[in-house]
Amino acid sequence: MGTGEPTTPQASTGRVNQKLRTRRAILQAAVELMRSGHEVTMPEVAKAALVSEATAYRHFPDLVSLLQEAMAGQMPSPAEALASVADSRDPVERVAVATEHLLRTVLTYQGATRAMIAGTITRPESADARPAMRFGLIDLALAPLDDTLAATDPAAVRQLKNDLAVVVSAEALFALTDLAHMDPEQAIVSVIRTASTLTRATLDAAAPR
Amino acid sequence: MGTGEPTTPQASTGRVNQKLRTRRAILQAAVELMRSGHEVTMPEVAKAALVSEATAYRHFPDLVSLLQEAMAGQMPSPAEALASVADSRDPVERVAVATEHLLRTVLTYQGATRAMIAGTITRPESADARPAMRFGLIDLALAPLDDTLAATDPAAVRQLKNDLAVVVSAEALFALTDLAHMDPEQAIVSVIRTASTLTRATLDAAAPR
DNA sequence: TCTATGATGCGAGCTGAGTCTCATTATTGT
DNA sequence: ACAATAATGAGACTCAGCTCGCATCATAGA
Repeated sequence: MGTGEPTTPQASTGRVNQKLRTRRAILQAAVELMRSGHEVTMPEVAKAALVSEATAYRHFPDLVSLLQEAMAGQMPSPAEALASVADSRDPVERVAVATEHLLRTVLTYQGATRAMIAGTITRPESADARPAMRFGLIDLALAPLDDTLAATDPAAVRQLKNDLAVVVSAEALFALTDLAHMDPEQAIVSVIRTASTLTRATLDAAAPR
Repeated sequence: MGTGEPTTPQASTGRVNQKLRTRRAILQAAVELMRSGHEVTMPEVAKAALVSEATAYRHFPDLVSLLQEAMAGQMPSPAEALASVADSRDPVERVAVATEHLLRTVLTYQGATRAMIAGTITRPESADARPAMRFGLIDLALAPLDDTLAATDPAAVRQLKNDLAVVVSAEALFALTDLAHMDPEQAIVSVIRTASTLTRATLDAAAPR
């Protein structure tokens, strides 16, 4: 760089296309491995993408980032996930749908999700590359509260979001399946109940019958 | 073996003392590393215990088992943990104390706890070597319900235990600190609230006012 | 005291996460 | 077409989790 802008209308520096192609190949390989149930490791992804491991690391700082981006690409937006309750203004119903959606996604990409948790739990710093899902869903599910409860008792809504951040999670699902030995379907039902209970409790506290 | 019982009153085979000594040395080294905040790895523990890494693995099948046993040895029993509310029959209060106790312990042994989670999350099979804490505390905290709610609505109590299994956990704490960027004290307060809300909601559902 | 055997130590090896360096390519502007 | 340079590939290296085999040493029991 330095002498002047490139003639091409494209992005600034150098070899953008090649870079993009490689990046996509890696992501796609990761996605395919994830969906096929395989456990996703850098060596495997690199091999599948016909790329050297070093190159994979050049595009993604670590496995977690790769997995995160790969999953993000597969996931519907919170809005799409909550499409079925787009018209509902009942937080309990919306939270239930959001929870089920999150948990089923986790179940589908269980291997990758476990790898992500394992990776981020030992390095809290790198955990920033991850939150999206949970919080996006929770916020949208609780959107109806914005001009109601949130106006009268913002602290209650904040606490509810914290409650749900704990419950609407892969960790919750795995706690029940791995530690309590529940089968996945039971576990999903249970977590949905928990999330509903919390949401309803908050509403009831605000408007006791 | 086979010709007859050994003359000594001690346990059956071979070199029991030496084995015990070594085992203890390893455990103690692990405990000290844990408490000093260091991250606990097999090489480190072995070095500190003046034992070869191979020997450490001879006594403990894997790092997780070692950590689990080391922590278990340091932890007060559920009864001791709930001593301050031994006389209370209020589930909400008892759950709150149990939750705080669990979370503070997790915070104290944060490094080891994170390592345990990372290790068990990728191998659900080996997760059995771990549950004790959470479930023991929850059961004891909810003991007052045994001859009340549990008699009239056992399903409600079962669900509550599932609710709490998700919330009264290291994972819950780390979700708030790592993902929601709360500081540990805030996070503890929040999780206690969540656990209280769930417990109270269950009680209220049983005896609506 | 002597010995059979169990407990250890040592070191090689394998896998995956990551990092680094250096030699090759491939791309792109001229 | 060609040169400048960015992107790759190859391979070495560190670290931790784990497994194995083999040599050694200590201990219990006769």
